[in-house]
Amino acid sequence: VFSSSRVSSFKRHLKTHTSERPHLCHLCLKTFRTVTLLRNHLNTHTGTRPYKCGDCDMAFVTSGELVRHRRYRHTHEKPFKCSMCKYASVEASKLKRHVRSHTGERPFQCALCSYASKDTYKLKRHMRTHSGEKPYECRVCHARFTQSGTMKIHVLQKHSENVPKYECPHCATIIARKSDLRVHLRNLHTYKAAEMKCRYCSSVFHERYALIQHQKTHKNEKRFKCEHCDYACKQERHMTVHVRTHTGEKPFTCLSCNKCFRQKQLLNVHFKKYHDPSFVPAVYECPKCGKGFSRWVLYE
DNA sequence: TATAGCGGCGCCCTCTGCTGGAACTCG
DNA sequence: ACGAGTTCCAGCAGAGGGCGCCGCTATA
Repeated sequence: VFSSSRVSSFKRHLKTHTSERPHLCHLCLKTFRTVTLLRNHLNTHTGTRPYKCGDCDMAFVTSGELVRHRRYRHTHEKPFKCSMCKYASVEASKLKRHVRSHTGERPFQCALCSYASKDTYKLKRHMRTHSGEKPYECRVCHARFTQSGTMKIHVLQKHSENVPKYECPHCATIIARKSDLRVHLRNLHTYKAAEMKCRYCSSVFHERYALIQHQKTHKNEKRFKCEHCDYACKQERHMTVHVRTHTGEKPFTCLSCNKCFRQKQLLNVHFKKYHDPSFVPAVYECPKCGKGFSRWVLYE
């Protein structure tokens, strides 16, 4: 519905309802309703940019572009304010796009999967996951990437001299990526309400990093002590074998002669020596008297 | 009639951050 | 040798900035 106090404006408005476009661009055959529109269009062909910015070298085809540019780059005036947060933008379309992050509206539906995006660019970018297109190539190693940002990180991490590093403020661990530092903090330095017990003593912790550091202090302890004698060792599996010397347990049986052993390794040696025809016993010969020994220990 | 001002659509870009598999380390 | 934990890495989506171009209206 158009209304105007002036007849000329009304007549001009009526023209917008006709498909009449009498002004032809002789370079691309596009037609325009008014001379001004044609001239602006011709400027895009010739590169003529009459509207020059007073604060930088940029110049534009239309005055509107110049105003917008100045708002973005120089005045930072943002007339479009979001009613739900502090966001403000130079353009109405940007506010419209921003509001979707509040409403969750996703008007751009992918034709191939359930994904829908809030703006056209994200949908276009998403479509690369279906097409497999990787438009960004690393100049150094020619690896290809779906997004420019991913390539940028790749170049920074793989081909740059001053690779940025992120140091954990709690334990001084150096991590290559900021997001991985976040994962590190989450996994190792987050307070957990549930108690985490030390594997080797009764200490309890609420932070994984503290627990791990504490457990390392047990590293050189012979923390496995035999209940029946003074024997102590660092590894549980050694204690398991030792305890058999007290219980008499011999769980490994030779299938050829039914002889039993405390350790699997002893059974293997026995089988090789007495039941394996290809077995050749090692002989340690004394270089002085020529006497032979079956084991290095005896030779010594 | 020309121009300023504004709005709208589209395109491309950067920065940011999460995710999951690969590679590696360590007990 | 093995498994669990940790870090590396590419993939991918969210959010926002900046510009190109076109159309419309108001006004000088």
